[in-house]
This record gives sequence, C-alpha cells and structure tokens, in this order.
Amino acid sequence: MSLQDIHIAIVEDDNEIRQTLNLIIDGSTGFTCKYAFPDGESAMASIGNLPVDIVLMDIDLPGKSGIEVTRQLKRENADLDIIMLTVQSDDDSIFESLCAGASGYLLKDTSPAELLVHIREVFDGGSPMSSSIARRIISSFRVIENPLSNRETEILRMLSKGLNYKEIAEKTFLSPHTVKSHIKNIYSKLHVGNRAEAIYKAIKQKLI
Amino acid sequence: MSLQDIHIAIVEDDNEIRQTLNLIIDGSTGFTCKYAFPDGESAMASIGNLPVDIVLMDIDLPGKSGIEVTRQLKRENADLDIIMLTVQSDDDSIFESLCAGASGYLLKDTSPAELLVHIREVFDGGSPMSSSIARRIISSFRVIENPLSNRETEILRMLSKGLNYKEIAEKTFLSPHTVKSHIKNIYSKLHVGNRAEAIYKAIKQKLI
DNA sequence: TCAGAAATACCCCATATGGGTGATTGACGC
DNA sequence: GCGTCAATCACCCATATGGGGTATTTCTGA
Repeated sequence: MSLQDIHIAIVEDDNEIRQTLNLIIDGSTGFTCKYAFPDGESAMASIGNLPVDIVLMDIDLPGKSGIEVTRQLKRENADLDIIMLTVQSDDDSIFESLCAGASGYLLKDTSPAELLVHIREVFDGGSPMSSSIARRIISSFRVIENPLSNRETEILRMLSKGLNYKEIAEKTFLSPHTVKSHIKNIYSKLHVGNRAEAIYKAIKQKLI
Repeated sequence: MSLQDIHIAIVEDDNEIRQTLNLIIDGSTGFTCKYAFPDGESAMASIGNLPVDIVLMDIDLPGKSGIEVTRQLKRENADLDIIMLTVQSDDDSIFESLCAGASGYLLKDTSPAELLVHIREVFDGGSPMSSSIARRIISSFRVIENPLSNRETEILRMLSKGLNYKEIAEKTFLSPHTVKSHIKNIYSKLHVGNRAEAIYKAIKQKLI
C-alpha cells in the first residue's frame, strides 16, 4: 500500500465474497482495502472516521439495506463515493440507489480486472455504467433531502401565496407565535434570512 | 348568416386568395365572414372593435408580418383565436407563431372542407395540427408577456437572493427610496403585496 | 411632437418581520 | 428510559416593509 493508493472499504454480508474482494483489491497495485464490514450498521459506525475514498456496497444486506446505508453515509459525507454491488439489476434498486447518492452501479459478476477499472473511474470522477455522461444523469436524479417537516412545508406554501403571520395562523388554527416559530425554523433549515429568499430556494430545490 | 355562426375575419394580402376564402367561408352553413383585410395595419385598427371569433392570418403580409399582428391582437384580446395560414411550414415561423399566441397553424393548400373543419376545431377549443394535444403544447410555449422593466427585473432578482432595500441600493448605486419605488411598481405589475408572493409569481411566470 | 412609461428620489406612518431566548408536550428511536 | 426533534406558545425589541402620497428627468413609441 502507498499514500496515493485509492482507499476502499467493503460492505458485504457474504463472507466469501467479502474476503475475495478484499484480497483482489488489496493485492492490486494502486488499491488498498483495509476495511471490510459484514453489515450496514458496523459500516455506518466506522466509515465516517476512516480514510476511505470509495465504498463498495452490497445492496442486499441483512438489516439495513445497502441503499439505506448509502443514503446515511452520503448524508454524513457527500464527497464519499459509493459503488453499489448487486447480483442482478432491477429497475427499482438502480433508481433508488441513484437517488440515495450512489456513484456507480456494478453487477457482482464483474471481473476483478473490470472492477478495478471501474473503481478508478469513480475515483477519477466518472460513473461506471456509462462514465462521464452517467454522472450527469445521476446528478439530475439526486434528490435533495427535504429537510422540512410537513407543517413547515404547509406554512412555506402559504408564505408563497403572500400570507402573513396572522393569516397563516387563522388558516392553520395556530397561534401567530407558533407560525413565527415554524418560519424561523424554515429559515434556519434553508439557510436563509427572509421570505423572499426562502421562497426562491424552496422552489429551486423543488420543496414547494 | 345567423347569430350562432362562427364569425371569422381574414387577414391576407393576395386579393384572389382573400376573396376566395371569403366566399368559401361565408357561403358555408354555420360560418360568417364579413371582414377581410389586405394588411396587418388595417386589421389591427378594426378587429378589436368587431364581433370576431376567429382570425385567419396570413404569415407573409406586406409591412407588419402576420406574426407581429398576431402578437398585437393577442395583447389586445387574449381570448381571440388566430389561425396562421402559410404556404410552407418552416420551423422558425411555427415557433414564433406559437409564441405570439396563435391557436392553429394551417398550410394554404388545405382544402376548403378541411379548413372549415379546422376552424370549428379551434372554435371548440382545439388546435388544428394535432387538436387537443397541440393546444397543451402551445400553452406551454406561450410566452407570458414580461411586464417588468429591466431595472425592475434586476431588482427582483436581488430580492430573490434575500437582499433588503439598503443592500440593493448599494449594489445598484441607487437611493433606497428609488429601490422601494421600483419594488412598489413590481408589486403593482405582478398584482402582489409582498416579497414572498412576488418571488413565487415571478418564478412561476419565468420572469426570473 | 407629445403622451406615457421608466427611472429617479423623497416624505409620513402603521405594522410586519426577524433575531434572541425560553418552555412544554408528545412521539420516536436506541 | 433518555435524548432528540417536531410542534406548540410566549415575550422583547430593533428594524424592515408596505401603503399612501408627490415630483423631476429622461426616453421612447405612436
């Protein structure tokens, strides 16, 4: 291993596959694989603190699915690249994985040589499946996590119609104080300081 | 002619075509054609005050083009339906016509029988070219006339970024009083009463 | 050339807004 | 069972906002 190696972590419940992948990757020049987890929970507990560039993630994990784990890891570190590994490609898994933030999507029958090529592609900013083009598609698919609660979204919509504290309070049967509290929370979550900017950001992020 | 007839006006510079169309339409049951203009200027001067349901508009008029006349007539009366007539369909004309507000687009070699059918289609809320579907396409193409001046648009964009009077004034080298004046005018033009609603409407109408 | 729009600037004033802080309740997860 | 978070309500206060006017100077289109 060397400093400029690509550092990889594996999340895979099947012992044989996990160990095989580990040996293949760690034994290849330019690649280091020191971390391998048999389930999502242990992976989530550790990966955030480890010097890892890319995660190979099995989709069918016991407990939390690889997609859920991916979503969580991306929440913690949006820069981490995650490659999904699966036995067969059904549309739902692909779509959900991309929405969760996966950077690549590979079948498990991918040959070791190809796997290494694809890992490097991801490391270089590409996305195996169709490389640079796919990356763009993925970005457009990427769902911006809606940080707002239902109440907040409801109030935000009313703001966009031009209602003020009192009017919103009447419509929602809340105290104007509460409405104000919600709006302050909206501002905080959207990182804005007034209504105009809140509406703008909300629309741009498809929140309303 | 009868009261429930569809009332049609023709704008067409070629005397022969104009008179032929006039005779065909006026001679058909359910259609009345009492007004025919040889140019856009005379049409624009009169049609606003006439009981006209549908206008057949030649694209290649001397002076103001049929597209320009269409734009103007729709400005005066958004409910008026205008069918473009042309000798050949080039993409630019179609696109511009639709943006100007045309409800239909027909080639001049359309048979008299078909022409009457298409006029009725438009009268019934359809759009000859592909009927009901095309109407939707057209609506999405329809450019909402931007009522804002450049200065107002500039200021509206700054509002959407969350700037206040003073900040906008500094960026534009204007007095905060002037900024406020502009914003009041924006509200008036967009028929809103505050920033949130202004931003919402502006985005929905593609003004910013 | 002449009316109307756009851009500029100012005044007064009531009220809405946003920031800070704090508190309670209930639900959900670990 | 403890912490977290959504949801609820409350108070203080400085300032921003919006509505009502008025006015001058371009600029532009008919």
